[in-house]
Amino acid sequence: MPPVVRIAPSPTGDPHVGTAYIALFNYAFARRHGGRFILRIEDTDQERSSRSSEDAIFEALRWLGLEWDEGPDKGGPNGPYRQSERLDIYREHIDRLLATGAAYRCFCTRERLDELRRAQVAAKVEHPGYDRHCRGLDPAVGAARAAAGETHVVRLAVPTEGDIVVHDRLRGEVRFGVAQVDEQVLMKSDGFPTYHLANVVDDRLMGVTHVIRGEEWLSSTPKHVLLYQAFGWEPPEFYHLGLLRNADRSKLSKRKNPVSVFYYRTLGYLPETFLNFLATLGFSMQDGRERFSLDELVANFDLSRVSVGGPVFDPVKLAAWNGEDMRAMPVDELVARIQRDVLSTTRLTRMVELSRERISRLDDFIPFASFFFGASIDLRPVLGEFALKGRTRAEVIDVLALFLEDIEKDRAARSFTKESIETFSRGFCERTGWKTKEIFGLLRLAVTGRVAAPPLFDTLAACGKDRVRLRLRETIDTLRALPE
RNA sequence: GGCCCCAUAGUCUAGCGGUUAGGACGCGGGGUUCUCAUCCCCGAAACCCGGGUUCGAGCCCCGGUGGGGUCACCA
Repeated sequence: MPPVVRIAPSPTGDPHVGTAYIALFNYAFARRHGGRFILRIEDTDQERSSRSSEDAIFEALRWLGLEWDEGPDKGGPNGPYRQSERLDIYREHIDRLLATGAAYRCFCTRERLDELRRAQVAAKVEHPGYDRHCRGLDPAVGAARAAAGETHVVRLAVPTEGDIVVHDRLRGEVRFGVAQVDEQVLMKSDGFPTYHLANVVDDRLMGVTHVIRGEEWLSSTPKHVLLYQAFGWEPPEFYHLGLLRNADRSKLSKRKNPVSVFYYRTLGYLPETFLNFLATLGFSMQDGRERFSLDELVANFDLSRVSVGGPVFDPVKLAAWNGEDMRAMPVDELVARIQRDVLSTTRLTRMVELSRERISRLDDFIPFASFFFGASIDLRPVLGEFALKGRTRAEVIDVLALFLEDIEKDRAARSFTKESIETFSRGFCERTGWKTKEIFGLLRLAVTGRVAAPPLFDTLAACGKDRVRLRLRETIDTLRALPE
């Protein structure tokens, strides 16, 4: 029977390199064995999910050439592929669990749970978690209270003794004592399922045979195993891959590395090289060759040759390979790629509009517009400009760091249009009490490396979110590294 | 901190009881070149520690150490 695999990202923020990494292995496995690769959107967090970041996931995966067989945008026999559109299905399954006692209603208030957690943390209990307060509740009473409209959640009833064994095909038997498995919420008070429930139900209903995902999920897999048991289902095969790491070996994070797939596209990495690089982080070819195409990967893919240690994502090696591949390309094709990705008419038009008033010869355009391109810029000529009257260097560093952090959280600013950046930036100045002149000046310096440039917000938008973010981060690092 | 996972050069990896421990990025040196880059050649650089098992352990077992993940009405 051909395998069925899936990638199940949640549409929050930018499309993550880690998602691409996991998608790649799922894709390769499905293609290698003539199976199906499903894209399912896990948007059960109403707070954080957005349609724009869902679109970004599609775009990122397609840029890499990891096309799926079934998904929200193209349908398929197992739809809908958006969890927010499958609420009835989860409701039905929750009822089944409720009926058999595998789950129970919980009416505890947020306050009680907060208090409970606080007490547990203070007492340093071994296994903090829900105290099963509502577990003893008569199901009939629970049902009546729910019917009367009382807010509640539904929790998983975990056995009180024994071990839960997870069979991981990459790691062997992994055993969890029942005491470490929390009585997780399966259905939230807003009627949405949590990841655990939705994930198990969907994988089953969609016929998923192999769950290939990140190691971060390993410790919640016993809950999933319990759910499969409760439904009387055979669990799929589990493969937990090591997580991509920063240079300091912590989990890859945007504080320390560009993690948006779009960053790599913006800066002109070749998608095929990027994919090749990701593949070698967790997989090695039988014959030892490490430069290969997606098709070659598919032809040789073997899950048993996937490594489980969390690899450090080394941008230097990626860049070296990218250069190699650019040199190996026929020059016509290189030119075509540059015209398409770097100097498209759309982008060129925008940059020319922003530059024309400031240049007097056609040929001036290229040197003038240099800050629209590339990654780092040379800050040395303007380093002195970062010294603001009445502000210490530490204050300048902190305010830039705060700006970077806050703009990330701002929902509207995520679109990174001229307007949204301006609105955010003005609000930022009001909140922090910094003058717009100060903040706008710092941003201009950090991103363009100049004291004079086209209108700031147009410029930031034209440079793009990922480039701006990178330059702000590098400015902060540069200022920090400066001698007293 | 509890639980779980992981452990070959700085980094990514090969190895699957007997190898001069292989490759790649990076680094050093040399050659080609007006410069730089490319390209080619050469080199330095690793089996975390301690116990076992075995005629023999990077490979198997146990312990330690180190790193990571996870402990939400987020995924």
